[in-house]
Amino acid sequence: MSPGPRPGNERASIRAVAARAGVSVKTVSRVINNHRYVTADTRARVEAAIKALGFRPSIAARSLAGTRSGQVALLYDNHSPYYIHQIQEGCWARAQAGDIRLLAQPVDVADPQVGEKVRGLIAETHVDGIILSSPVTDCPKVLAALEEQGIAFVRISPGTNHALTSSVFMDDTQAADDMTTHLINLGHRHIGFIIGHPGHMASDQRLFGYRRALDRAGIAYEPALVVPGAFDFDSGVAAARALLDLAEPPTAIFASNDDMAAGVLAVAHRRGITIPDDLSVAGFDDTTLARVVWPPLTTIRQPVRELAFTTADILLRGEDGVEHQRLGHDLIIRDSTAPPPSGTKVAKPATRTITT
Amino acid sequence: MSPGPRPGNERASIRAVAARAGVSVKTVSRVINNHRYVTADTRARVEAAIKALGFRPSIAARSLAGTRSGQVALLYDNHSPYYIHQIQEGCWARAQAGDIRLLAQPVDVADPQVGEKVRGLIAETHVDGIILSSPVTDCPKVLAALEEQGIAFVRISPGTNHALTSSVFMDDTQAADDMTTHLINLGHRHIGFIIGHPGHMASDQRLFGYRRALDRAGIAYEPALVVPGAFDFDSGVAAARALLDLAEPPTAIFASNDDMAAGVLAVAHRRGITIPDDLSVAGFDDTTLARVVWPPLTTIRQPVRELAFTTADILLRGEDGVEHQRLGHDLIIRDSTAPPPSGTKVAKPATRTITT
DNA sequence: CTGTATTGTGTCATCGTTGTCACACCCGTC
DNA sequence: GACGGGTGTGACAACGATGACACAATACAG
Repeated sequence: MSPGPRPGNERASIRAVAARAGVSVKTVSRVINNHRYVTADTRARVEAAIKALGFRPSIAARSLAGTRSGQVALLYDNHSPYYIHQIQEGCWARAQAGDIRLLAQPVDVADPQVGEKVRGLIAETHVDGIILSSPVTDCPKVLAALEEQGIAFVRISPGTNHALTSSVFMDDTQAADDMTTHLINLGHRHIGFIIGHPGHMASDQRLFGYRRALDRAGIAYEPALVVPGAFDFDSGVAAARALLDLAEPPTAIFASNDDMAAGVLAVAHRRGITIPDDLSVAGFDDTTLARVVWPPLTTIRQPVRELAFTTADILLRGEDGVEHQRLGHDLIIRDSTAPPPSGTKVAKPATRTITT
Repeated sequence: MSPGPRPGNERASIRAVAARAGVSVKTVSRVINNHRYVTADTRARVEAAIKALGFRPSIAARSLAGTRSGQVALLYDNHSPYYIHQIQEGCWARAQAGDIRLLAQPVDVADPQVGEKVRGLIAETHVDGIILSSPVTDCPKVLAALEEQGIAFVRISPGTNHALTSSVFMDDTQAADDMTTHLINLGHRHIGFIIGHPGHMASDQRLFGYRRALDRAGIAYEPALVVPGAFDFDSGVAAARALLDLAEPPTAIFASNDDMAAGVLAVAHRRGITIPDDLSVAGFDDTTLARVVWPPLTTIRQPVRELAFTTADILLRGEDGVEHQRLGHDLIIRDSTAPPPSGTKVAKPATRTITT
């Protein structure tokens, strides 16, 4: 029943800080925004007051009055929890370092309204910029909405339109080429490939890398050995069944990500096929999953967290001009790949022609 | 070089809507907030204007002027990507249905500053309420900060202080009891147990359920069979090694979550132990992981997504009073459990006493 | 036909910050 | 000793919405 508000329950405003420090609110604003022209003495007094009151500037007031809100959004639509998790972590780390709040926002690129939703997000939240992760990076509706709103955005692993904005990516083609070459070097000539989700540009690039490596080694491309997938475990299972049911099944299967590779392992286990003695299996991404399954997967380490961190960094640095960074990948050799079984029929590369 | 701003680049404000509909801004506000006293005609005109201009009310202005911001935060600190992913999804689904924006915020319960960080979050963002997921649910510093700020919050699977606020949870004790009983029914008498992360209350409850089931079956509790873990794959590996190195190793291992169970599988594979013929392995949670490893895990399906959804629902309904909901779990029997090998020495329950 | 309650709408101050402008001081220079 | 440019600070009006209040129009009871 006390007349005033309960103590400690109030959020301190900039006015309270100003009063306590004996300066104007504008000066407090200058201090918290690191303005140049503030004497050391004033700054110290204001900082003491801020600390004493536990003052934190309201993002809402900031976005309303100022030109920046101190918030950026991360848009994703990816069904691999491990991948999203690392993307979020990388962006978080950079945002936190810059005292910027990150809004992680799932979107559905297949939603016809997705453009409107993104426009709404921008209008509602006043975000200063946006980070796109694959496959939102290549969703025309989203890109159109962002361009129309004139908002800054950067992209993690985009597949197209590299001229549009800054981006950070890895060389999916080269990485898939590396893995395929690894299998070829082990002696495999009959290598199955499981394509990624059709919505992701990386899917095409990985397929291209596979073909490039085969080509360079003079091994014929066999369409029957290349089957569609969707980046999830179940599609890996289906693809593995299709490949292993072939009259002449592959001696190695290269899946476009770890989840699908795990699906291949499951089918192999079920059928009593020993990995890697009877069949080599390779994944892509080096998510935690790759170490968790049996046997641990030979895979491509994609620096997801760093990709996200670097992308966020470009956005937050806010420099003009389009910038592209390529980050390196690593071939991680574990226990799921080995030379093909000795009795395997080897294809005769010279007599076959490459199909386009 | 045109004098005015570029068209389409403007965010429409409530003023623009009001002008177009020929009403005051206050009336527009009434329409978007579903106020009672607006004629159908006025409402229609305003709605048409809103649609035509693509108007979305600014959260910033709302939080500043009004008593609600339309935002809630989800705080988590959990290192299982699958778990977080489902928690996020459940909260998202409910938030989106209520036109509320969700801020997903990782926190570090071990950070001495965590209370300050939460206070800062509330002051900066003006969130209307907060959802806590385990183990943040039981972090004293966070709870103190929330109570002090007088902000509404609800908890997903809290371990303690049930009187404090509303919560949604499952019966971890009963679930662990169910799993242990399943193993006992298969004929196991020598069952290893891997405890969860010490920071999570669920860890204690699962251990308790394990002991209760043993007790009821008249099987002696053997401390050597119970080893610590931390809910991650690597701790599962370490725990499995410890258990399998025992002079009299268990015929079944019940891990407190799927990640650790996967660690057990890896060790078994490495040592040439066949699952489930030589050793039964059980997990907990039924994350995607349980289906992805080999053999697929017998586990407890924890309705994580529903837990999150229901928790968000309680918060957003915003009714007074503390409410607790228990959601059911399921015992999922897959291929990782079977009767013990026939030659196994069976412990003599009657002659042993239960150690506390 | 008057008085009161209900319905529908508008005016204005306000939330907590920042941008713009104004002003005062100090310094060195011509 | 007047002038110009760099420093340091404050007054004030925004930003885009909502809350409190006022008021008009209509409905209904006595």
